[in-house]
Amino acid sequence: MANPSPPIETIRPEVDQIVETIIYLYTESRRLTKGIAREVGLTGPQLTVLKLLETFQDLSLSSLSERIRAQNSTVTGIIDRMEREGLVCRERSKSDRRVVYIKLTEKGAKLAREIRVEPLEIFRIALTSLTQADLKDLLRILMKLQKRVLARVEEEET
Amino acid sequence: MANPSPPIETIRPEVDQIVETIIYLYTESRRLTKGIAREVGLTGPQLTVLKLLETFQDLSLSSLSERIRAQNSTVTGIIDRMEREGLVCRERSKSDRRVVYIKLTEKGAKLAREIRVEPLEIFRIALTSLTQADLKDLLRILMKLQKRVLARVEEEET
DNA sequence: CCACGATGCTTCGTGTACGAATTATTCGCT
DNA sequence: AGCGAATAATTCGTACACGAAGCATCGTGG
Repeated sequence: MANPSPPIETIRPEVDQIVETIIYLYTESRRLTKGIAREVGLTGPQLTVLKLLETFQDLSLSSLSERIRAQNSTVTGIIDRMEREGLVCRERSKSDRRVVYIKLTEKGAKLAREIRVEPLEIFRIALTSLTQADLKDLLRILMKLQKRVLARVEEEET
Repeated sequence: MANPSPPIETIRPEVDQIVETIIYLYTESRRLTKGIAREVGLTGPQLTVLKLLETFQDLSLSSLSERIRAQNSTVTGIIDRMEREGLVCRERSKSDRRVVYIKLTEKGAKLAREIRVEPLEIFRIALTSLTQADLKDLLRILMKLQKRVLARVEEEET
């Protein structure tokens, strides 16, 4: 690995700009998802859940929270509100009565079919407009970055 | 621009993984910031505000919300709680009585000095460990991506 | 078989986060 | 001067989002 760490002052602007850009991309794509959701009377997270349930038929609350990277307590609230709107229903597992499965109701399934756009779709469309080479490079570098961060996180947890 | 858009199915996995990774990097670095903040009895956003005010001495509420990419109403709440804790104070501008400047109190300034780590620091450290070439490539591709998203956003607003 | 730790979900308290409505002030225009 | 649009901040209602505590259920070791 040649020239791994140049003095930090010289690359500070680049680093800051990269951080800025990633934050922009993340927040903007969330904002756009929210906009799509609003058109059908949903919130961002609710749209995400709806589309997930359309794909997987049913999911336990835990696996749902894992997929959307949120705590169980957060997802409980989201499901509460969606249940109130009649979009999903809870169903206790028969094999393990601690587990609750979340399913789409007819109304929920119908709504899910009406929405053509996936969450984060804009992000994905922008990505597919890159060249193959750029895509490969981007993925490679990001994975490298993720590895560094992961290492630091595990170090933290010691 | 050679080979700009290969069929979407072939690159779907790469695209999804890139999205996943960016989301991971964003959420993880926020989580880590939050952890640092907790150690001194602050929340993530409060730490960000504290460090910003340490750098700029004082900022109007609007410019503060612009910098942390949040709505005025959100920042009003954050400042309310920080004021309650005696970390900052509000001061009406004399030239324009609509404007409120936020300043650190003695207590706030002292706390800011005690915290060595910047928000998103881990992110930055990981970035500086990349090679110069990787950094340059990453920035170039991300900027391209941002341009595409921006175009789409402006198109939306028509 | 049964005590006990682990697991799955909910509840509660607090802190963002947003958008719409409100208030106070400023600025442009006539 | 003075009316009306624009701007700065706040208030309000709703929805995440998290962590700690609580409750029910499961699984295992003794």
